[in-house]
Amino acid sequence: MDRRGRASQKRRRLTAAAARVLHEQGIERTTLADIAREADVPVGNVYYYFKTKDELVRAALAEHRTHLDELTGRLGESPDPRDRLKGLVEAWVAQRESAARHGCPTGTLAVELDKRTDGTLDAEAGEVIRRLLDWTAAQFRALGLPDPDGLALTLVSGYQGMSLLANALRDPGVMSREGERLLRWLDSLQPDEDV
Amino acid sequence: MDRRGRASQKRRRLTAAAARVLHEQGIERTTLADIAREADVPVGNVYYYFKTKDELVRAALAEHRTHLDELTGRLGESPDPRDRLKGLVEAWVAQRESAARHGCPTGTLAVELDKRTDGTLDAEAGEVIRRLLDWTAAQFRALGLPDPDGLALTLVSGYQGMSLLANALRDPGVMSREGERLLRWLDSLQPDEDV
Amino acid sequence: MDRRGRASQKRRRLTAAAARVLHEQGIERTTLADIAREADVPVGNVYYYFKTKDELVRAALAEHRTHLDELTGRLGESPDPRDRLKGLVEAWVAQRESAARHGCPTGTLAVELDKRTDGTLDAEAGEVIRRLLDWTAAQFRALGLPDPDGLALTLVSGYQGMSLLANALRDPGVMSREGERLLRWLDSLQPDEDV
Amino acid sequence: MDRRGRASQKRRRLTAAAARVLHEQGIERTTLADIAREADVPVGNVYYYFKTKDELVRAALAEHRTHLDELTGRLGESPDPRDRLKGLVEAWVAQRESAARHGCPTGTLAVELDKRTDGTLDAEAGEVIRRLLDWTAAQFRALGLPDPDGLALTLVSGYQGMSLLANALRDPGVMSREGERLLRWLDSLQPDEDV
DNA sequence: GATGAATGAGTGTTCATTCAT
DNA sequence: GATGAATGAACACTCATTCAT
Repeated sequence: MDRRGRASQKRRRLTAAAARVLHEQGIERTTLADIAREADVPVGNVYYYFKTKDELVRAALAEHRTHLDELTGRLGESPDPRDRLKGLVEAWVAQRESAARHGCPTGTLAVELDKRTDGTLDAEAGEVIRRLLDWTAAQFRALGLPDPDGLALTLVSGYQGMSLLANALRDPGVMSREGERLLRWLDSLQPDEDV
Repeated sequence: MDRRGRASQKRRRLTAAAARVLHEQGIERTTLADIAREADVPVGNVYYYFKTKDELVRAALAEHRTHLDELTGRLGESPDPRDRLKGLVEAWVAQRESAARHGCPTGTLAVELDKRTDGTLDAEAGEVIRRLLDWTAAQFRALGLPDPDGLALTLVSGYQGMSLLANALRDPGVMSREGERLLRWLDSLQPDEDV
Repeated sequence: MDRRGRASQKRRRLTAAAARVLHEQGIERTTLADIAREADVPVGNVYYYFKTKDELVRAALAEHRTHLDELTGRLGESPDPRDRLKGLVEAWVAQRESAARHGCPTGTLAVELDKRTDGTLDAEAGEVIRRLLDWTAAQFRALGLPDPDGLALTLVSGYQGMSLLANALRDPGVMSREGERLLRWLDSLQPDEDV
Repeated sequence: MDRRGRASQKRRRLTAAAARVLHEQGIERTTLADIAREADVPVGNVYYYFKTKDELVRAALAEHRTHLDELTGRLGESPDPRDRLKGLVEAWVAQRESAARHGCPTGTLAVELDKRTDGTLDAEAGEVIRRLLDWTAAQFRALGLPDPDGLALTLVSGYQGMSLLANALRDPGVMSREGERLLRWLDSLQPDEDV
């Protein structure tokens, strides 16, 4: 592999390590050395790829956004929007162990970033969540349901709530139980009907 | 006021300041000096009342638990358990501005504490949440509804989810919209009926 | 000695050490550890007295300003303004060894600070020099000489020039030779005469 | 252009950039990347031409020495040594804006280098200044004036002093005023007369 | 020769915690 | 009990220099 390839590979390794470690340990408790070690990159070299720790956080968020896009991309192959939404919920439940241990990656990053007063970064996690809201609303709209934005809010709020509870109670079962409820709720929705 | 009184007053000031500042800035971004300043107590004196920063976090959590107990105490004056639950939701919505800016105090503390690997403290936020779950489940049980624990999980999960979204999107309207939905949901619940 | 006394003594030790070390090694080549060691103060403790390195530089400049004020104070005891100015020149020459090794403290700090683009600090060395100019001009004025400000500029410029040359050539003799010239020049000045 | 030519062109670009940037920002505040960027040369490539940062400083000093030689060369075309010296002063005054912003290139480099304890480089700025002194003394000698070395010292010291003051006070007017004085002084000098 | 990438020692700064009075 | 002061172990970040191709 040539220099270029190796370089961007390192960048990718760092991004992946950042996404993982920041999710597990949180932003403030993660040192650059942690990420560097995880990516098997010398500390001093990190700064060749990312000028500040914040840029690494940004990269981690972008990584999570990419994961989201990949997921919605796969779900989009299903012809029925309702199946897509149910697939989304099933994907959430499938990650219940991770959720119980570390919460939703984007949600917990959002919580930490919202504690900041500086600025630049503190809205970026919200962006990823909004992207999820938008995709979800589009499915509800395709189903011909009234107030698709409100329904999306309810679904994503349900996800964040169950992730946080599963995490706080350290109980992946929360994800299963609430996931089941959401699936039943999705099945119950009919056009021309209220939520 | 005697020395004892003055001393416990300082303790109370510190506890209140910790609850407030830790909610607003998060644990990791809050220094002991921040809390001491807010409580108008000299930094060096903090350690007379709290041996470590973690003890201050513990005290802040106890403060939030007390707030919760006061709230459920007030709600308990209502004879109808359904009214109590609706009163709970209304209390959440009433704090929508605070939620949009800083999230749910206990929920965000739980997120931060769960990033820890040390131990002692990381389950304590979960305790407060479990206390809320227990009280909520008791009301559902009093209503004669099936699976009161599951219903409690759904209600509290709904609260945590809408708080996190309101915070991440910086939009208190999320609290109003989802709060309305939860009220309607509470009204719709009938014994012998499924969720 | 009580706490207060010891504390301000440390502050004074740090200020004196900063003035000395910054003069000898320059700002950029001096680490906080250098100053701390010289003052016999633990590094971490420095920040109790000075929040940033720049504040230490500021303190060092204030120290040099104080030295200047003490010198002009002593010179002011002489009744004849011309004697005061000659005393100033003699004081400069008396420090020829230091000047040859490290230059004029204020002048060399000014040179370093002027390389900065940040701002706050970069004019403060100029202030000290202006203070010297003002005092010098006052003496020329008291002598009834025309253009006292211009004469002051010439005298102080002569000082800075001979200090820089003595330093660059590592030759204290430059101070003696040019000092002699300045003394003769001061003697030659008569009211109603041009320079 | 062949490889040799391209190579030395890069070397020249680097040297010129070093002279400029080191004058403007000082040695310690200038990174190799700064110089490389200014010269439009990749950072890694710098080391092909200059083994260390110190060698770049050396090259910058040599550049300034060349500038000096070019200036004295041009001035040498004038038949009258006094005119040569007056031309020198006029050249200084012509650069008053640069002097007010960044001081005399050689003088400020000398100040920075004299703060060093390592050695090799710290006398080289003095060499350039001595070269100026030598040329100046030669002109005074050609005029048949007594103590030409002393007169040279006075003239160059005047230059360094007024440059430093102009820089510290950020006032190019200092250069004009003191330049005028030096011109008058040069005009006043007569063989067999004292300074 | 040329160059993007790698490296690690060093620097200013923060902060929880302890100490002396 | 109270408190200003002390302490040292981090941490983010910089940069001259080297390396591999």
